[in-house]
Formats: sequence, structure tokens, C-alpha cells
Amino acid sequence: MNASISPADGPFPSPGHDHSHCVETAIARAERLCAERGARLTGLRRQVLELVWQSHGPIGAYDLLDRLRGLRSGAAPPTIYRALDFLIEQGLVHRIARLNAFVGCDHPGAPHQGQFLICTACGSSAELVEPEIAGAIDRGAAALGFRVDTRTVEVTGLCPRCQSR
Amino acid sequence: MNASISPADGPFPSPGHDHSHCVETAIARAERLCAERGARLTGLRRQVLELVWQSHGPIGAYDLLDRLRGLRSGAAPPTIYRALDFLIEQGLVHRIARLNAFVGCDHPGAPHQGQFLICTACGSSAELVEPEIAGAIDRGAAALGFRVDTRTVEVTGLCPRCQSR
DNA sequence: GCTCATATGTTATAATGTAACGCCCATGAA
DNA sequence: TTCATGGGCGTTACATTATAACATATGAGC
Repeated sequence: MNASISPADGPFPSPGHDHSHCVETAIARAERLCAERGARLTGLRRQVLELVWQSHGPIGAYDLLDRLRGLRSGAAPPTIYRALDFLIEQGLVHRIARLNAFVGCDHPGAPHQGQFLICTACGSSAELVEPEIAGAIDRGAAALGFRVDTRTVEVTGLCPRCQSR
Repeated sequence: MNASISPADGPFPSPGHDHSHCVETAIARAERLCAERGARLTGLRRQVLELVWQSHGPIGAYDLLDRLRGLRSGAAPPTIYRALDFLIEQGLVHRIARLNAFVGCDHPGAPHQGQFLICTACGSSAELVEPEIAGAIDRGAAALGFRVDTRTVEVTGLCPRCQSR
């Protein structure tokens, strides 16, 4: 099993966690990946990626916009959405459809699509990378002759911490 | 494997299909289920369910609203959303998060959550009921100590017809 | 420096979804 | 019968999310 975390360094954020370290790591990985690919991680795009990671869970576009305005007065919705489009294209950010929200990808570089566990009590999320889930989906689709492009898997429930509260 | 269809009577709609029959069947099932449960399938709710089924694929709330206005002048967004809330609660309709759209459930009465194949070429969708997918999700979640509530599975790609065009 | 494509700024608007309040009507108790 | 109750729906207003369209700036390569 290959489970991991978003945005903290355990399956779900733990209390004494140094999150700024995660942010730095994520930015560093993003820089490297974009350099390898010749993709332009501009100042704006890096700022938006930092803001996504600084959030302790999935964050909406307009919340990001509010925070971005602290850095760039005059930012407007297209500012955010264009940056997010780029980051998603590069596999650095995932969009969670059920929440209309965005979250940093824990496995940039590895070809995969997001599988998310979303805690309805605390709002945190964890990213799964489960080949078994993708495999089961592909078998079901193949049985109907369907050619798979993207797979969205979003699971709601309670994270370990919120179960014991 | 237990695959089936939405809204037609094969894995994906076929050309000479008599769709009005599907609509009637769906309404009849809904009447029966609601009667058993003591749930009130009112005139409005039945009309909305018919409109959902009359669509040959997932349909947005405001498209439904436009059509409903042909039957009830003065219908407003809450009219549609409240009816949809009821229908979803009763398991008669599913919401497809990626599309912000709604589709009739092929398996009302059977406890399940929607698993959808969505053709990006023709817009049609097919509903899967794959215990293997749910099982794989549950195992992945259990490994992180996550208690599952709902599972959203939405797969995009090409249906058999659109692959051969 | 020039040119071109790309990135970003800017304004406006589209698309989707909800809050809040009040009326009506069916139901059941006094 | 009357009246309280609650659900369903009408209605208005508004909140939230996302995009279109056009102008300007920036940066990489020549």
C-alpha cells in the first residue's frame, strides 16, 4: 500500500507538525520538475503554489485569491484560475471536485490521478495512490468497452483524529 | 460484474432506443419506492425526476430549470434544487460533481453510491455498481484509519460508440 | 534591440448554488 | 369545528465559483 499525506507529513495532519518544511519541500520539487520539463514556474505561479501548500487542507479559489491579494494587490479571479490551471496541468496541484477546492499534490512527477480521503469534521484531506483502486475502475470500464482517460476518486468520512473526539 | 446504464437500456445509449419507456419505468419504480418508505413524491418532484430522465445524459440544474418552466411558470432555482435534494436523498438521482450535473439512478433501492463513466465526446454517462471498486477504496481508507462515509467515483473517457467515430 | 509567444492585468459577466421569509395546505389534536 | 403544526413550495435576494474577452507586460531567442 502506498498511502500518503496532504498537506502534512503523516496520513492526516498531526498537532506539532512543522508545516513550513512541507511547503519548502513542495516548492523545491516543483522547481526541479518544471526545470526538467521546460515549464515556466513564474513568480505568480510559485506564490499560488505556496499558498495552496500553506493551507492545511483543500482551499477554495477565492480564499486563495484573498491571500494572494496580500502579496499582489489587484489580483483577480483569472489570476488565480490561470495559475491553478498551470499547476494542475503540471500535476503539482489537484482539484477536488466535490469541494470546489484545490490541494497540493503529494506525488508530483509520478503519473497518477488524485484519490482523496476527505474528513468532513476537520476539512483535512489525504491523498491515496492505490493501484488497486485504479485497477478495479479500469476493469469495470473495460467490461463496458469504455476507454478511460481520467479517474476521480473522492471519499468522505472521518479521519482518525476526528473519530476519537 | 454488475454494470449498467444511464439513461438508456444498454451500457451506453444506442441509436434506435425508445427512451420514453425508460422514463416511465423509472417513474414507476420511484413511485413504488417512495410509497414503501412513506416519502412524498409530490407533483413537482415527479416532474423534476421525469425531466432528469428525459435528458439523454447528465443535465445541469439550470437546464432542468429551463425545462421545468415549460411546465411551471415561475419556477426558480430553489424549486429545482429542493426537488433534487429530495430525489438524491431517496437515491433516485445522483449528482456528478465533476460536471455539476444530475442523472437518474439506475439502481434505486439497492444501497450503493454512484460510480460513473462519463464520455467526454458525446456527454453520455453509464453507471457502474462495482463492489470491487468500493472494496479497494475501503481497504485503502482502512489502512489510514479513515472511516468511510461516501465514495465518489467519476471516470472520464470515451464510450464504445465515440471510440469508433 | 526586436519579435513573437506567453504570461498577466483588467473588466465584465456567466454559471452554479443558497439564505431567508412567508403562504398554503394536509394532518391530527383539542 | 377550530386551531396548531410541519412540510412543501413560491419568491426575492444574494453568495459562490468560474470564464470570456481584450489590453498590457514580460521574457526567451534571434
